[in-house]
Order: sequence, then C-alpha cells, then structure tokens
Amino acid sequence: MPREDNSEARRNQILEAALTVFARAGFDEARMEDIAKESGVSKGGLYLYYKSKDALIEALLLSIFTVEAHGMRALLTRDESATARILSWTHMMTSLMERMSAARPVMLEFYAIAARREKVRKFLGEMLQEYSEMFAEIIRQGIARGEFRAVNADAAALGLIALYEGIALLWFMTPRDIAWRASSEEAVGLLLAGLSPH
Amino acid sequence: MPREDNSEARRNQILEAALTVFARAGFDEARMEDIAKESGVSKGGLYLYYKSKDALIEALLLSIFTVEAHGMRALLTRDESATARILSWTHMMTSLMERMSAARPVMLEFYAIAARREKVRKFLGEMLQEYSEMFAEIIRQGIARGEFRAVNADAAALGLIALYEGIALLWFMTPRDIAWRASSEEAVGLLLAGLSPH
Amino acid sequence: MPREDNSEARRNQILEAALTVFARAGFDEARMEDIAKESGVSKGGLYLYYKSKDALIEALLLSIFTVEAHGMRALLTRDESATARILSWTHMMTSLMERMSAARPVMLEFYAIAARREKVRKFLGEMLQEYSEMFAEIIRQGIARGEFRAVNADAAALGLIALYEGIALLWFMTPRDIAWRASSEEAVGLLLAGLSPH
Amino acid sequence: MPREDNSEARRNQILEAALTVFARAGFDEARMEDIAKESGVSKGGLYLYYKSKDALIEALLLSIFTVEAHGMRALLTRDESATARILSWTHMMTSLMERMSAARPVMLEFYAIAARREKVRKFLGEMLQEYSEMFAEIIRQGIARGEFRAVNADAAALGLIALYEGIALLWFMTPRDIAWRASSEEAVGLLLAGLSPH
DNA sequence: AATGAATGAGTATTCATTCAT
DNA sequence: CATGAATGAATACTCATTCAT
Repeated sequence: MPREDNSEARRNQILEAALTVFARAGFDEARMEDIAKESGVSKGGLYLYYKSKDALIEALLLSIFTVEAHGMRALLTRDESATARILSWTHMMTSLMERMSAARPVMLEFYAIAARREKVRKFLGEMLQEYSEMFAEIIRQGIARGEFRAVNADAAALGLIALYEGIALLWFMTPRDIAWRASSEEAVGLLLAGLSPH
Repeated sequence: MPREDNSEARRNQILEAALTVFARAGFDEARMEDIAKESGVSKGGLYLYYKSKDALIEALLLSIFTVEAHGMRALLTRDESATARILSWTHMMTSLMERMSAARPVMLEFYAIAARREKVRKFLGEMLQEYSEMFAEIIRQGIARGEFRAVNADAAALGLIALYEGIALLWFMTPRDIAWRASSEEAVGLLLAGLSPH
Repeated sequence: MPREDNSEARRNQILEAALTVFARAGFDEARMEDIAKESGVSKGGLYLYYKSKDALIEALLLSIFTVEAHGMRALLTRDESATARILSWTHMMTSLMERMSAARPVMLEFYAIAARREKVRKFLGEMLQEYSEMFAEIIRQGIARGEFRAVNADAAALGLIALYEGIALLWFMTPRDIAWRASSEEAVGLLLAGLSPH
Repeated sequence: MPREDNSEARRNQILEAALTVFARAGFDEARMEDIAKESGVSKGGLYLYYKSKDALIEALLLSIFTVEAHGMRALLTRDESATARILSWTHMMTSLMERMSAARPVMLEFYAIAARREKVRKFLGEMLQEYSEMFAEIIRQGIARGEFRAVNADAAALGLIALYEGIALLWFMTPRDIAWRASSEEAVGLLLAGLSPH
C-alpha cells in the first residue's frame, strides 16, 4: 500500500508553525531552525516543502490573505441591503482582527514584507482593487435603492476600505486597549451616515 | 561657540543621509557604510554620534514624527471652525504624504520598525493619543457650535485618524495611481457629512 | 541462477551511470540523486550496492584502470619486436584517450581523486610499477636483440611512461586542437630513435 | 603619518597561509577559518583581500604559475647551445618539483582545479603554448647549428614538455621513492639522443 | 574628533546517508 | 530487495561594531 500523501498536510503543518514563530519573533529574527522545531519537521525537511525562507514567507502571506479574501467575497455578494452588507463586513473585519491577535506584534511587518514582495504585492493590490469595485457596486446599488444619496461611489468605497485598514493599523500599532469593536462600528456608522440621504 | 552646535549639525547631517539611504534600500538592506558615504562622515564617525544602527533608526523615526507632530499641533489649535480645521488637517496630511513620496517603498517598513521599537511605539502611541484628544475636542467644539450633531466625539476622532492612516496605508501599498488628494478629501468629506446635523 | 549475477549487473549499471554523471559534472558537483536517476536505481538503492559516494568513486576508478591494465598487459606480452610492441602500445594509448574524450573535462579530477584515495593510489602505483617493469623487460629484450643500444632500461621505461602520461595531461589540459595522435607517435618515435644503436 | 600600506604584504601573507593549508588539506577540505588562523588574519579580514574562496584559489594558482613561468622564460632565452639550455631547463624543473614537495599530495588537485577555472586554464594554456614555441625555436636553432638532425621541431618540443609534465605527474602520483632527478635527466637524455644527428 | 582596517558572531542552505514502510 | 521522505552536519560570507592610530 502506498504511503498516503501527507505532503499537503505537511505543508500546512509547516505554514502554521511558521505563523507561530513569525508572530513571536518577526520575519527577520525567526530562524529556520525555530520553524523546524515548532513544526516537528527537521531543518532539511522544511526545504522539501518550501525551497527557501522567502518562499515560505510568501506562501504564508498568500495563504493568510487568500483565506481572508475568500470570506470577504462570499459576504459582500450576499443578497441584502447595502447598509446591512457593509455592517456585516465591518463585523467580519473586526472578528478577523481579533483572530489575528497573536500576530499583532508582527502584523505591520507582514504589511511591510507584503509590500516588498512583488508577487504578494500584486496579489494584495488585486485584492484591494476587487474590494474597491465590490464596494463601489454595493454603494451604487444603495444609491439606486434610495439608501444612499448620490455620492461618488468610487471615493466612498475607497473611504470605507481606508477606514477599515486605518482602524486595523491603529489596532496593530497601539497597545492601548480600546473598545475596538464598538469604535470601529461607530466610525463606519458615521461614514454611512455621511452617505444617507438626509 | 559651543561644541554642541557642530555636533548637532553633524547629527542632522547623518540623519538626512540615513533617510535617503533607508528610503532607497530599506532598513535591513541599508549598510552603515552606505550611510557613512552618503553623509560624508566616516564609518567609525557614525558611531561617535549614534551608538548603533538601531539608535540611528530610532532617532530618525522620532525626528520624522516629531516634525510631523509639531506641524499638526499648530494647525489643530488654530482659531477656526471645526470643519475648517479638519479640512486643513486633511490637506496637510496629503501634502506630507506627497513629500514622503521618495520613501514610499519603505514607508510600511517604517511603520513596522516603529511598532517593534518600544521607545518609538510609545512615542507614536502618545502622539496618536494626543491627536485623538485634540480631534475629540475639536469635534466637541463643533457640536457646541452646531456644526456637528451630537455624536460620540471620541469615536468620531478615532474614525478621522483611522481614515487618514488608512488612506496613507493604501497609498503606500498600491502602485496604482489614484488621484489620492481628491479621493482623500472626498472621503473625509463623507465623514464630515456624517457628522453634520442634517 | 545465483543472485550475484543480478547484483553484478546492477553494480555495473550503476558504475556506468556514475561515469556518465561524473564526466558531465565532476565528482564534487555530481549528486547521488543524479546518479540514481541516470542509473534508473533509487537513491536508497545505490547504497545497497555501494556503501558511500566515496566507495562508488573508488570502485569506478578501479574499474576504469583495471580495464585499461588488462588490455595493456595483453598487448605488451605479445610476441613481437620491442619496437613493434612499443608502437602498438602508443597506438592503444591514443585510442584510449580518444575513447575517454567525453570525460576530458574531469579527467584531471580523476587523477586528483585517485591520488588522494589510498586504495586507488596504491592500485595505480602498482599498475605503473608493473608497466615500468614490463617496459624495462621489453627494452632489455630489445637491447639483447640489437634493436636498442645498451641504455639504462629502467630509466628508458620511466621515460616512455612519463612521455605518454605527459601527452595525456596536456591533452586533458588544453582545449587547443592539436593533432594528438600524430604528435604522440612522433614524440615516441624520437625516444625510440634515442634508443636505437646509431 | 599615514599608516604604511600593508595591503600587498597582507595579500602575500594570506596567499602563503593558503598554500600551506591547501597543501595540507586540499582545496575542498580546507576551511576559510583554517586559512584565517594560519595567516593570523581574521576570517572577515580574508575577505578584505580576496572576495571569495574561489578568488583566493585563483590568485594562488596564478601566483605559483607566474613565478614558475618567469624563471623558465629567463632560462630558455639564455645564450647557450640548444642542448645546454634543455638540460638546464630539466634541472630547473626538477628543482621546482623538489621545492613544491610539501604540496605534493595536492599537486594533482591543483592541476584539476586549474583545468576547471577558465581564467587559470587560459593562463596555463598560454604558458604551455609559449613554452612550446620557445622549445621549438631552440630545437630549430639546434638543427641549424648541427646539434640536432632535421626533425619536426614542433613535435619534438611537445615531446619534451610532455616528458617533463609526465615525470612530474608520476612524481606527484607515486609515493615510491625513485631517484627522480637522475631518472628525469636520463629520460631527457634519451630524447636528446633521439634528436642527435647519428 | 576622525578614520577605516580588522574583527567574529550569526544563519540559510545543501546533500550524503538512513530507515520506516 | 527497493523506495524516497526525512535527517542534520557542516561552512562560506556579511556587516555592525571596535579600536589603534
């Protein structure tokens, strides 16, 4: 009987270990050896699945963002009012932030690395672009339905995304314990109010 | 003439060279040797003014944020309507972004490093905290004057700051050439609309 | 049929693959994996037949030199005039060089490795010693027959072997396209002339 | 007073240490650290003078062969009879071999490496070419003077060089203690006899 | 104060070899 | 016998920092 193919499992096992180690130490400080130990795979074994530390980082970032993107996309295309979808999205983003809590100390490093890796940046850029367009469409639908006044949908979409990213950034940057969930929702509420007809 | 003058001049000269080199190559890639050459000071000389590469990075970041903070503070305490001050601030932020244009590729790295250095993070946290309070105060004044409706001033302040930081983040992350100035102002405008009484 | 047949066949199959791979890449650069692929045996399988890369190299070198030695020995003991046998030998050596053509880039490496492995060096030393003695005997016979004048047979034998090895060395070392066959025969001819009575 | 420029001295100091270490352990086994210790320079210091292990090897080989070439050239252009110059050269080669005695175990490795490095091989090739031409010229002069009979001067030159290289090869390869000096001279003598008119 | 030659700690990666299946 | 996934030892090179001058 052929050994079952564990390679996908191994890759994920390594990816998870990498996330843990990177979250603890940052990309630069983390040694491949640490990841090996954390994953239970030998140092050499790592290279059976990822051909370099860089490749591992790239795979990790893509995996994180891909999961995120998948959820978002599903959410934003649901059949609800524009306002409801935007609020659901806010809610989901906040939850995501909470789930990424362990990685908070290196979250900015993630962005930084992401921005420096061509492949990841391209991916992120496309993702943001896609979001922009989805949001703009939602807002246009909202305008059509009379939920929103006739604003520039593209600018409004950009504002929404920026607002969320900004909240995430502040959250990652400040150790202050703000009631992030409430504040985020309130801030988004203000933008929505700015969109409303009266 | 006191020796410090000379010393202070040298420190700035080094800091400027460091910004140039870091902007070009990022913190990690940049070599002390490069900074030495760029500044016209010898490699050993660098260490007479900054005791380590880390210390130099720290000093640079503090200097950048201090300059920014100074300008902002002046602006926000001007004697104008709440709306006018917020719009002026938006304008200033956009200009700052444009001035930092050369450093765009490493701007996220700046944030990342900032977030990992206790001293810088503390400074940044305090700065953001100060801004939050100033904005909250401005908004409260706006509410008192009838410019704004009676929203939660703290949440609104957080929203404004987040919105700006988010725009900056997107700007740093995407090579896409958006009309950032116009879009930023429009997005802030939406938030302001959300604050207005009607 | 005894198991050894199979085993012997496999050993040769591996040896041939090893020669191909080593000739292509040199001993150092060649990976056991490459040899495995080339031979159609699995990486682990290699170790069933040769207990290490070094053992494989050793076996390969011994095999090459053994084949060579066998042919030479047969030739040199033929019943012909001294001159004829020496000329036949020259001819054979040149042919061998031409057959080893593919390995030319690593031929010197072969020598180098050979000289560093005790076992191979001993083998080579003995082979050269045997040749020396055979040649000395041939020359002594030539002297007895009046083909050669009464030179020091040992020195003459050494000279012949050195001359051939030297030609091989130059051939391996220079990409220059010399008419090696003709030059070799002419050079040996000069030595033979030096041996002749007048 | 500026520090005196030691850099040339340092380079030689490193080169000598490298020769010692390489002779002891071979190119592959030798670690940069060993060379550092042997030379009294730090590991990092090595890289101030040679940018890689390969560069160091190359420099060493070129230096060895350059010294050799210089001496040979001077010798071969002396104003003496063809026979005398060839015998002097034989004598010098034997002396060189004796001087290189310490490196004997890795001498073949030197050849092997030399043959694999484009730059060194080119250098060696040109050197051999130059020798060939010098020898051919000497032989032609010998023919003109009546020292030699009218042989093919190029083939004879090749034979002389091959003979010497072959002797060196045998010397490097066999631990046997032959009276190399006497044997070499006798072998060359035979070739010269082959050249003589009678 | 200033220099820049010298130092040496630190780490990703390769590949011969092993061994569970 | 055969496999190939897993192991881990081993090493060149960089660059922040020091210190003799």
